[in-house]
Amino acid sequence: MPKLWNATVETHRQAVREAILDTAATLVAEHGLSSLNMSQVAQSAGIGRATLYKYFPDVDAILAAWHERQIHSHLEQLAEVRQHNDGPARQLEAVLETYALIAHSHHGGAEAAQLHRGRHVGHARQHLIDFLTELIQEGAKAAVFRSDVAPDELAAYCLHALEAAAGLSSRAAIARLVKVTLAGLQPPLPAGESVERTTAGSG
Amino acid sequence: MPKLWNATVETHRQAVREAILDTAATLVAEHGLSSLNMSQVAQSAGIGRATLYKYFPDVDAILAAWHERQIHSHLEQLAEVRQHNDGPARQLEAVLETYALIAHSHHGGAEAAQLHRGRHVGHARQHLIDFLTELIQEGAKAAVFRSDVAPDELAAYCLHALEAAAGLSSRAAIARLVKVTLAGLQPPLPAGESVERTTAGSG
DNA sequence: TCGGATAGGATACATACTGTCTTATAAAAT
DNA sequence: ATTTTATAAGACAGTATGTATCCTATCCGA
Repeated sequence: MPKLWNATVETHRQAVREAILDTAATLVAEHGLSSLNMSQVAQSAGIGRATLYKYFPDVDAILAAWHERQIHSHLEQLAEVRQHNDGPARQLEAVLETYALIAHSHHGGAEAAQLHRGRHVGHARQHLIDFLTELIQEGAKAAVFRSDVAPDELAAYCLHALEAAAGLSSRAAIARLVKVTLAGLQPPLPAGESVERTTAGSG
Repeated sequence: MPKLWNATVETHRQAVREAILDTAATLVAEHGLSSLNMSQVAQSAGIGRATLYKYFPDVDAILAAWHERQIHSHLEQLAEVRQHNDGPARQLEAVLETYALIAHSHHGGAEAAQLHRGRHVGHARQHLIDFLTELIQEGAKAAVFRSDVAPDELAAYCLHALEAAAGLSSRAAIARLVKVTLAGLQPPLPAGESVERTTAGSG
């Protein structure tokens, strides 16, 4: 797939690299994660096996690079979504919903992402956590989120909870998941103001 | 490791099977998931490679069986914990805390569990979901949990959220995670009764 | 336009894991 | 005692790995 000699050497190498990642992702989506091998990637990418070894030392490295690229792309999406909303509450809601949709749509590719968390302890995933942590901290300062739990713990909670989106089928179900997850971030009632509402009984 | 001819053939085969699973789990914990292979398992278990193939067709099957055994064991723990508590609210809290502790302690072996979710779509995991679903449904009927979201969706949410426990370090952090997760299950305030409490500000 | 540097393809090689099969031995079941 | 069953050990072909060599094609600077 990568045209020979795109222009300069550098851009060419980059193009080949990208093509390799795309190919690997496709193969994983088609034949599963465990059956991915260097020979197959090389053949599908239309390059020699030896050449492939000049780009990546092994399958793990390919998957790691692919995962890194994915996370980076998602981070950009999330950052943009954040910009388009005002206030920590709305921002977080929009960001979480977007993340849930991503988790849902990539539930095929998530297979690899899962793996990665196990292998490399996701140094890439940390960026996501950091991004959410900062957002939640803002909200905690503004008292729209709870402050009795550290922001980074809440961020990890969100990320994990929203991965349940991979197993959901409808868009509405994802919205509900986001709502429930957000409920976990609400400041707790200050003990004494317990839940006793006879005004509107629900189901 | 499995003593030759424990007594009857059946018990012997069972003992060997268990030994294989134990060996595999140990190897995964030591050398990682991807490097696990039939030859290694056979050698470490002290049985012939051909013999191993008479118990399991491939590495995946071993991991699947191991995972199944794990889940089964966890379910027993959770069921027992539930019995020792009264009322949906306390029961769920105890169950979730136990699950979080399990997720935390098995965060090494979780590597394999993760994999499995990808491979077999965890038919074993469904048992866990079912168990939680039923418990949550009880609570929803009693109006201690929200009923605007289906119990099975809430169950999936809980399971995913609590897996964040694997990345936590302290027992206290796990308790906080459980608290936050449970907060997501609370019945929503019936719109209008929004959060405005000047009584006790939380710094 | 020529030549060094770099990218690539093809191939060979030793190693390792796979899945199946065969042979021979020892214990269990009847 | 005889048959069934479980096992170890080894052979086998097929395949993936990681490395190395050889040769060609393109780019870039002189």
